[in-house]
Amino acid sequence: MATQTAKQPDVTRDKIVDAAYQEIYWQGFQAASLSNILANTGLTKGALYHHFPNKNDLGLAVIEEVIREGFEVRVFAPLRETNEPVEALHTLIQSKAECATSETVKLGCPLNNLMQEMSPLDANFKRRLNGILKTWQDTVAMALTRAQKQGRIREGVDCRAAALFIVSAYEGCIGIAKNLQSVKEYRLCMTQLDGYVRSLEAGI
Amino acid sequence: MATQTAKQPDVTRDKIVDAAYQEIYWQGFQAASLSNILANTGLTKGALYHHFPNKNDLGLAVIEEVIREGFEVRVFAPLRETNEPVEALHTLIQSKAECATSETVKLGCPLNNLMQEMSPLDANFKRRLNGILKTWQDTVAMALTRAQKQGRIREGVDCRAAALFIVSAYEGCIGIAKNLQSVKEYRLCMTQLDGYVRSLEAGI
DNA sequence: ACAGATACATACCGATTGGTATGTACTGTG
DNA sequence: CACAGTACATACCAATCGGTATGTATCTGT
Repeated sequence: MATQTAKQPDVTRDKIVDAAYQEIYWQGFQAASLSNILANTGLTKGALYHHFPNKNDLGLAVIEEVIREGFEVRVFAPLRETNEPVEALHTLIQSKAECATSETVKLGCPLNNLMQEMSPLDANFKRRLNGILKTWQDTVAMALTRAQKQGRIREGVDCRAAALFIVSAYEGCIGIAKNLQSVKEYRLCMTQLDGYVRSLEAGI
Repeated sequence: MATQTAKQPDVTRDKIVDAAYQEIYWQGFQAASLSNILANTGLTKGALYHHFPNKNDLGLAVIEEVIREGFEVRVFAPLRETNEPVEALHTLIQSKAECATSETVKLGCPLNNLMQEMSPLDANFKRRLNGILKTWQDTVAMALTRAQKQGRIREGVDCRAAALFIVSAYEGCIGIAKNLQSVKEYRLCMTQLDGYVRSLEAGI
């Protein structure tokens, strides 16, 4: 029987990872306090250092199990599985703009936050974050290429370069909106990005 | 006469601000160590806390006296003073791409770095950084508006929205390049931004 | 030349950090 | 049911942080 005090190590581990994600999202990785994370879980350092050798590895686990997983479900899969890639791209941009809350705009993109903070400082962080970014860029590039073969994207468009710019501009939009802390400006900026994608399309 | 040990308080202050800028540029504000800053100047805490009441005010001085000043000279002034705003915009984007070094790409944009880190955490930082960002956006918007009156930018273009997107995309480009740590990808991305600006122009 | 203010240097402080050593309760297995 | 390994809790550590109190040159106005 599973009592309140029954030990469920994987559940405990997930609780730590989730709490760490929140703390890192709000404070950044370096400023993230292990004490705060543990306080929010009701656990102690014994639990933390049983599941993770150090703070860095906890951060890497957050990247793989929360951030990468989130992108996989909400961004990569929709773009890969559709057979109307142009519409999927527009839908993704527009839904991101519409679903934006004050918290989204205040805290920005968890991936971009960690990249900006940690990529120059730690090679392991850089490698993992780079992997997600590359996957993102590749996914958008392949969506554009498929659309190009359908005749929906103009012949002259360099799909990889366009994908790089779309990802960059997206992160730029949310980054600027994070400073302005304005949902309105964020949506205005994303509308411009949507317009850029439309400018790549053929025969309008 | 000015001996080696002559006291030049404004020189000392500038040395502290410059060293603080470097430390903050490399480590971020929160991770920036006052001990490191002082070690790089040869001064001690007595000097620091004589010129600044606390670490926050030192950071604000860096923003005003180094970052804002840098933007003023290298970005705002050229855009304001020219009477060929479209060319000035292209020149600015292209020169940024060409002049990029491995350090530029590794550490990114000092303004964006501080915005991403500090805007959600501290209202004073947010206000100052916001001021620079607004000035930037306004300057680009006015350049576009002037070009529009010259007939160089299409009638339908919303110059303020386009300016917001240009600034956002620029920060996005350098932010992504910072993660990729690749001058090549940075230039490719900036070329796309240059193409976006060209897409706003009339009668091609 | 003297006095007060300015410009620093030195030494120290409490708080917080990531990390460790040790102790204990629970759990799956033979 | 006993035993061993797992899953934590508790208590503690050195290092570093931003900040302060105090002491001492140097400069400046008179």
